[in-house]
Amino acid sequence: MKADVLKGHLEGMLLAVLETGEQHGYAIVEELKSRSGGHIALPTGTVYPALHRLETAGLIAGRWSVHGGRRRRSYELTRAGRRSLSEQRASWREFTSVVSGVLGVEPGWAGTS
Amino acid sequence: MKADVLKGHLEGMLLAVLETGEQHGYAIVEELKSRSGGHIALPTGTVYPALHRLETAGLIAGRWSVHGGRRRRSYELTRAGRRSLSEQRASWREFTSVVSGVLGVEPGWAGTS
DNA sequence: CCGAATAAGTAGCGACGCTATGTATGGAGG
DNA sequence: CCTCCATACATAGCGTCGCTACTTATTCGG
Repeated sequence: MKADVLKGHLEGMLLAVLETGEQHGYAIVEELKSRSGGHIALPTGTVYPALHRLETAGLIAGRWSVHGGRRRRSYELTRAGRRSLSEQRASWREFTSVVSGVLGVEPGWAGTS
Repeated sequence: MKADVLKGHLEGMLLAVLETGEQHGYAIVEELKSRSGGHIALPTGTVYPALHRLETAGLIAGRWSVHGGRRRRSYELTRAGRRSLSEQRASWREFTSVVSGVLGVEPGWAGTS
């Protein structure tokens, strides 16, 4: 998948991954990989700063822990994060519907993939 | 619609608008507005540079003309542009399908909007 | 005559995903 | 034992590109 098509949609996906429960950054990367069938393989240099932004914005809350001698920072959704996620889902639907209309394309979920 | 969600998807839409026939920049802006039900109202400072990029990339070909005393630059798709458009449609389908999967969202055309 | 619509353009900003690199630990294999 | 890979987090700096703001012209309606 081309680089910057993700622009503006990454944070929503991070929130979506965290919706199912607390996870740490490295695990989120793996989870994204598997949920996307390998299509979304993000470098850690993309994900960690994004998580910091989300935390600063108050959409996720992080805490340090140690597992097998390695430190982890685990994040969970805040109430604001949950709200933001549902807003982003709505605007994703609008966005895809509008752009698909202009492109003259039938939805990707339909049959393709 | 939020600003940079368009990132990486604008040029495909411009190509799609030009697919139906030669048009000049200003008209493309109006056409995009109407095709998107007013959701995509681009400032000219976005569109003209984008058209220049597309022309430099050889995806569209422009020529000057004069209508009612005003100069216009009209663009039409090149063969490469047509090819690129169909590629971008394919990758749009893939992109929406993958991201929707991760977000856990049903298609926007379905019921919403 | 003046302002809106038509028509095209550029300069500069900011957001953000990327590459590249650095740090550190644990476990597996030779 | 030592090296390499997986795990785990982080930051610096780049490049792209849509945006704001502004400029230049012409035509037309009031």
